[in-house]
Amino acid sequence: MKLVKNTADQAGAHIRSLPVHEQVYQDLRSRILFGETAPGQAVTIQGLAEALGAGMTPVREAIRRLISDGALLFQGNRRVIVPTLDIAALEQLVFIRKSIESELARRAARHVGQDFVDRLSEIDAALDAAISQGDVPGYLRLNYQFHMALYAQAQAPIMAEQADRLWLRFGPSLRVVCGRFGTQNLPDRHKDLLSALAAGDEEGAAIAVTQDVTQGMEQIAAVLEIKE
Amino acid sequence: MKLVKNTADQAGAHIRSLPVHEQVYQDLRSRILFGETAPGQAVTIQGLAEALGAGMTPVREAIRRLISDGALLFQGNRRVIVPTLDIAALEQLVFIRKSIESELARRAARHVGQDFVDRLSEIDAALDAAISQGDVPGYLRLNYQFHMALYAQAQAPIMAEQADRLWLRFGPSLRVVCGRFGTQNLPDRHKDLLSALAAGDEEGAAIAVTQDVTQGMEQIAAVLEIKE
DNA sequence: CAGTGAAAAATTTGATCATATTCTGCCCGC
DNA sequence: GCGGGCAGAATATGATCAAATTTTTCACTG
Repeated sequence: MKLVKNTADQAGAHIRSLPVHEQVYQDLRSRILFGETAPGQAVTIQGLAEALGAGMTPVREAIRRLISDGALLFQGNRRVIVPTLDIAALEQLVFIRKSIESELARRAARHVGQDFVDRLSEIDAALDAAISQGDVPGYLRLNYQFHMALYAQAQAPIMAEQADRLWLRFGPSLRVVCGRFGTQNLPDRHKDLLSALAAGDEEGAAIAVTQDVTQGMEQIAAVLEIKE
Repeated sequence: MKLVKNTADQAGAHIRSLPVHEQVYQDLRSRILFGETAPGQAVTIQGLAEALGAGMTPVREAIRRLISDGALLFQGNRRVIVPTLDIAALEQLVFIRKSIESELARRAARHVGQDFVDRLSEIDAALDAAISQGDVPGYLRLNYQFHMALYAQAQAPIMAEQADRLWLRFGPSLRVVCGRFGTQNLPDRHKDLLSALAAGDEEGAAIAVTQDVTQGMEQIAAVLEIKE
């Protein structure tokens, strides 16, 4: 007898069962985003299909999407790896992030409400807790969540998607940063940002985000310098 | 019947036999880029596989990449269409293009040589010829080629790729613009750009590109206003 | 005799397809 | 208008073929 496809099998929740290729994509995506993959690591279709218990076609699709996102790199021959960041790449990422994310902050400040500031503060509090507990995965996820929540508020989906995609490029290097510095020395400009938002200060928000981006990228740059 | 399999191209060997999924991707990409697809048009896997004489898997992969590029839109159900631009989307594209492409121009100006200015002038001359002959496809291709050549010169592959991707989003609207205005009223700032580049004037190049972008996008905006 | 290097076999992995299954939207009878 | 098929399209699998890498073999030189 055939098993019914395990759709929405989680405890009665009516969660729309996502297509396999989408699940694989999300899975890989978050692994890359939160530093669970090492730069330079090879990615094989059949290996992933085996590991995830999926067929080759959905895995292949997920990989193609990630390549298009810049999260994976298709080498001339037909090998796929997690790309290694170099200084030149990082410098470009810094420029683009500053341009887009500062504008997103500006626009978010234009649409803030008290409920939004509260929600963001909540995430930031959880983030601080994760830092003080040395919870690296928690820190990474919450930091990402903080920024994405901000960008969603900007009412500019194309710009937000663009910014989102950039995070995939430095994700794999974050593990290295945290391995090097730990969580204690991870300063951010979230407090500045929150007060600017609460005051509806567009430029203040833009400056806070720019500084936050600069700080984060400088830490990655520091690690890159060491390795070369 | 259909000859898809180029098993071993004996005689030639010049032609690099690209994978089918890559061919399909390039094909679809240029159709979208040069306005050969109408906004809102549906894209079906089986339809394309039939039309191109390819299997479903490569077509599927190409479509996923294009979706990730923002060139196609995956609607919640499993329909894929060519997205329709609205004013809000266009406004975001303008901002991002201005930020990134002006910086690319700045960096290109930093690396110019006489040979590069000559090559760009050549493309621009061909472009003018296409305009005066009313050759719309030629105009679109040469204009794209002009900008991509400039961005390649900037030695900033990530930023260039980012800019490249954005073109896919307004490509489908270009046909409408040309249908509306013809080729005669397609002014550009390429001459300004060329003199700035020849003089090594970074800011001049940045300004020229910014104005070029503004002009092009305003024409699209004008068409969008009419349709709404 | 040991070590080097290249050629060939073996293995791993990617690319493609044909086919089976599942889902969506639509149409028809009630 | 509404619910149950029905057609068609998307999703997913495994088989098969091709390409690239790795390993093995083996002849040749120092």
